[in-house]
Amino acid sequence: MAQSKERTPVRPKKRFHHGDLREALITATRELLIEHGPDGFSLADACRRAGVTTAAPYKHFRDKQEILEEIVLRGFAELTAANAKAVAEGGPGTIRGITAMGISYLDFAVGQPAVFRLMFGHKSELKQAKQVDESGRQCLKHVIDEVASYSRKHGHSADAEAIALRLWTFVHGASSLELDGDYQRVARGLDVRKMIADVTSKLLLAGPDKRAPARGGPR
Amino acid sequence: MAQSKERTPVRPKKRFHHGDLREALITATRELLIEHGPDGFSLADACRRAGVTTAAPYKHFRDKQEILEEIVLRGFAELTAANAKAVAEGGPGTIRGITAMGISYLDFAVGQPAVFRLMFGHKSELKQAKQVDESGRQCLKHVIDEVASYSRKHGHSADAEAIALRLWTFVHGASSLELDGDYQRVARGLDVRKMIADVTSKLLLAGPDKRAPARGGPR
DNA sequence: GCCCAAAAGTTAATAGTGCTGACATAAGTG
DNA sequence: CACTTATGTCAGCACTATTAACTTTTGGGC
Repeated sequence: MAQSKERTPVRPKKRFHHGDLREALITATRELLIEHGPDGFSLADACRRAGVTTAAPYKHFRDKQEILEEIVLRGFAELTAANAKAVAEGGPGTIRGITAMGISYLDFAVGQPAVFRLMFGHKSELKQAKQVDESGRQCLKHVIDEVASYSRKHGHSADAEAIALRLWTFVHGASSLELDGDYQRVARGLDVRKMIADVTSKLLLAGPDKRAPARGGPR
Repeated sequence: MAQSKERTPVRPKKRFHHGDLREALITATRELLIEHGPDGFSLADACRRAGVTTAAPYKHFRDKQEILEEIVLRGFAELTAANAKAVAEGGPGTIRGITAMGISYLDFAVGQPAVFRLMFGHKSELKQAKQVDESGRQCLKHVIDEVASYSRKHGHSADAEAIALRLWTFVHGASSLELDGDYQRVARGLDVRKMIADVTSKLLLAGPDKRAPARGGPR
């Protein structure tokens, strides 16, 4: 949109009309999420950080949840972009590229644990469920496309979607366990990135089920 | 109708010394977690349900967190027991048994989402970290033992712990995504149990790394 | 410029939360 | 019985989310 920031100094001083409170609140909330986790966060804190009273946010958001949803949406966009970049650098349609994408997923989760948890957490109170769903779908689509690309290149007519779902599942599990510190308390020396690389290869190379016992439900 | 003046209904009546408030609070909290998720729960609600004032819990727990930790501990015990039962029924040291264990894990997660999230969620504010750690370790130990048993039986000297970690990771990922409804928004018809069974076989049969591919160091 | 409506803040108030300290009462023991 | 201890209540504090009513900026039309 149009930007209208002409005479703004370095930081908006006491201007009584904070210029862009919406953005300020979002970034403040994000910072607090990083600092105190998804629970230790309070809207009032974000207000203080942005230099406004606790009633101010309600001119920009319906309620607290709506701020979080905005952050979730941006999180999905960011994750999708990071994945795309990783696969582009690692080599599209290659094991390396797909592995890089998985590790990018992990890095995002570890880098922004609170946002990651919000993105995949409690969706019971969503008001923009549709947008969030679409973001998530978009995010997974890249994985599927890459796997399909790889499969096509290597001849075996694997069900790309099924394999992509397995990869996603594994990488998501690894990210969750790593970010929650669960590996550290049961397997201290684990190299998660290597594990992701190994299993990605294995799941891709294994291809479709060689010994699939009577696949019941056709999609 | 012939209940004399002591018309005690289901609950021990107003005895001013609630007999076993500790347990009552734990079960009330658990119910609320199931009903409203890990966030929509409030200690005051649990008090109301147990029929006491909001100050009463502090005679039994240091703070809110301590109740939740108790629930986490019991959750781990329950999960471990369920896994043990599943593997015993499915056949110890067999693919079937190990698969059954994974599905049992999933069932627990789906059956008690809020408890599951607490168990593997934010551990930043733990006061009994040691006990919780030990519970988690115990829980994973069974998986490792089973995999080791399977490996021994089938001759290949695989690193049981590494394989067990992979299985755990995958099953945990599947459980998380299923319980958070993430599969439903990107892969509606997915049969998660079948996927777990397939991948469990694959990861077990593949054995140790035959080749260490593409570890080119993703930095 | 002036006027006015809308946008974007503020103050003040409500209801609900976790938690604490001071008190009250039940239960168990000498 | 008296006395101690466990286990409740009550009143109150600090904090949150949210709303209602008011005030200040802002920007557009005259």
